[in-house]
Order: sequence, then C-alpha cells, then structure tokens
Amino acid sequence: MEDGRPSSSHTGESLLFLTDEQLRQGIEAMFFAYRGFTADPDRILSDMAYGRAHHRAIHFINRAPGTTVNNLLSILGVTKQSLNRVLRTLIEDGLVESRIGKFDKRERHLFLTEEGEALEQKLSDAQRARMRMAFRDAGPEAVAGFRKVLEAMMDREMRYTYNRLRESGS
Amino acid sequence: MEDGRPSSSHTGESLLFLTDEQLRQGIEAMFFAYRGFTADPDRILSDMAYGRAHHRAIHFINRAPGTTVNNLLSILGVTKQSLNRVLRTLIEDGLVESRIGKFDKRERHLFLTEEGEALEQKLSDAQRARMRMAFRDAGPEAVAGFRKVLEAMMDREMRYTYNRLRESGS
DNA sequence: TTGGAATGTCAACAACACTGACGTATGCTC
DNA sequence: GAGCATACGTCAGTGTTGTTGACATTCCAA
Repeated sequence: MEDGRPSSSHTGESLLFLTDEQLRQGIEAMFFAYRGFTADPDRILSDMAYGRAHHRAIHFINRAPGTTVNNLLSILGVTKQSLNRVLRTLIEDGLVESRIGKFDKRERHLFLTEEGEALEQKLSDAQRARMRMAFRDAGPEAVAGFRKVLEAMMDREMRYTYNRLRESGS
Repeated sequence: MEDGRPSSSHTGESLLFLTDEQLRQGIEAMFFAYRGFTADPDRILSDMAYGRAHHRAIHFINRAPGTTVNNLLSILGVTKQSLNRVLRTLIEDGLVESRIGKFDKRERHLFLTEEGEALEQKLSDAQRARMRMAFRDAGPEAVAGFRKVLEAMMDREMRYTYNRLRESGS
C-alpha cells in the first residue's frame, strides 16, 4: 500500500487518504484507540462502585468548577435523569458538593471536594500517562494532526463546547 | 498558553505538547470526537432493534469474512455471552450466516448475507462520510498524525489486531 | 398572580456489559 | 478407546448507563 509511486502525482498523493480503505482504517483506529483511552480509568473505577459516567462527571466538574447542572448536561450529552443518578451518589459519597446559586437560587453549582479532587487526580494521572506516552511516541507534528482531525470529526455544538473549555482551561 | 517565547528554545517548542493542559485537551478531544464518530450509525440503528454492539459485529464480520467466533471475540474484547446475544439476533434476522468449520467442525465461520451487507453498507456509508469530511478538512499530513497518535494509544494486543486487519484489508 | 425555567425525583424499561455454571460436539494425545 | 482440552452455545443473575414519561418544587419575571 502507500501507493509506491515515486510521489510524482500530486493529486494522487493528496487524495489517497480519502480512499474507502483508508477511511475504514481510520474508523478502526478510532475504535481500538478509544478502548485504550478508557482502559486505565476503567480499571481503577471497577474496584469502586463507580463507572465511566462518574469519571466523566468528575472530569468536567474539575475542569469547570462551579458549573451548573444544566451546563454539565449539555457537555455530557445525556438526560438529566441519567446525570442525576450519578451526581447523587457522588454527592452522597462526599466527592462532589452542590451549592445553591447565589443569584439564581434554582441553579446548583458543582464543585469537587478534597476527596473528589483526589480521585480526579488519580484517574486523570492514569489517562494522561497514556496520552503522554502516545504524544511522545508520535511527535509534535502528529499531535497537531491528531487534534485537527478529531476537531473536524465533532458535531458543531461539541466543537463549540470543546473550544470554550480550551479557552477557559489554559 | 502557547508559551509566548519567540520560538527560540527548541526543546521548549517540541515539549509543549506534553504539558498537562495539552494532555487534558487531547483527552477532551477524544471524548467529543468519539461522540461524533458514533452519532450517525447510532441514529440509523435506533430506528431498528439494533445497537452499537450489532454495528461492531457487522463491521468486523464484513472486514474479515469467515472469521471464527473466538477470533471476533478477541477483536471486540467482550465476553462470549455478550457477543452471543448479539450474534443470535443477527443470525435469526438473516443478516449473518454461521457455517460449521470445514477442517475443525467445532468452529463457526461468520459471513454477512446480502441483507447483512446492505446494512453494513448503510452504516459504514454514514460513518465514512463523516470520516471523509474530517480527513478532507484536516488534510493529508494531519491524517497521518491522527493515525500515528491513535496507534500509539492502543494496547499492545489491540495494535497487533489493528495492524493484522490493515494488512488483510488493503 | 400566572407562566415558564431549572432542578429533582419516581417508575419503567432497554442495551450492553459482566460472572458463574453447565452442556454438547469435536479434536488431540496418551 | 479414554481422558482432557477447545470451541461454542445457553441459562440465570447482576450492574452501569442510557432512555421516556410524569410530576413536584422552587424561583424568577412579566
């Protein structure tokens, strides 16, 4: 594969990555990589009574402290009933604190407790270690491409959310 | 972010993609992109009685026709009970055919029927359309980097499986 | 005061994963 | 041929995470 021709045809070279076979390989790469991506936190969580949904909630509460339930809902893309079940256990277990809004008292602002931050750290350490390894192995140019393709693959609203988090994060 | 220094320090530039903030953004990119990645097939499947698990089975049976149950099991990384539930419905509905092994009669070799191929086509058309768009928007160099990072993110066995499928596919 | 928004909660259900146990057919080895 | 291992299927139970639908509460705003 990789065509073999001595890189003469410009169009041939620049469109090769759009063949069905290349697209299929991209699809499979996403599938297998996502498995690796979630494997480490999943292992940690399986010992406790928590799952991937708890991880996601903890991640984004840590990322945007004081976020409202509604906001978190739109980030995670699940129903409030589904999120509520997760949030309730996290609050009961003392990992998340829910404070009534100062201005709008209907809103609940979510924060991690010290204990919650400790778990977040533990989970994200594992996940970042894998990401760091992958980034290091692949090199900076590859990482830029990785981010570019992933961003192009998101739905519009998700891309917007993603970029808002990026701005606030750094 | 982006450090601000006038790109003099080579090490600073090439290691910037390993900061915690950059790694977190990589993690979030994976999360949001995977949502987009599965969104289109999910929409199609939600109309029928099938889910993501059926899609995965159909995809890999199409990709490696005649694969055994055990082989499919190791590709998908689930238990045989979980796969069996999915396979049973697909066989009952006439999308998948299971043939007894010619040499080893304990084995079952799996194939898509015409109807199964039709659904596979429909699902992968949607998924490839998104992948094609993302690849086109990002450009060939980005695609190469995307693949490089994803491959580095896989577990070893998955990387092996992924590459074996690549060889057989093209 | 009435309407709407944000939130919480209850109930029922489905998809998809898991473990554990058991059965059947087949293949391999001694 | 006997005994063990392998490949596959199945039954039963359980857990996480998602969904709808219905309804209550609280609060803000017109």
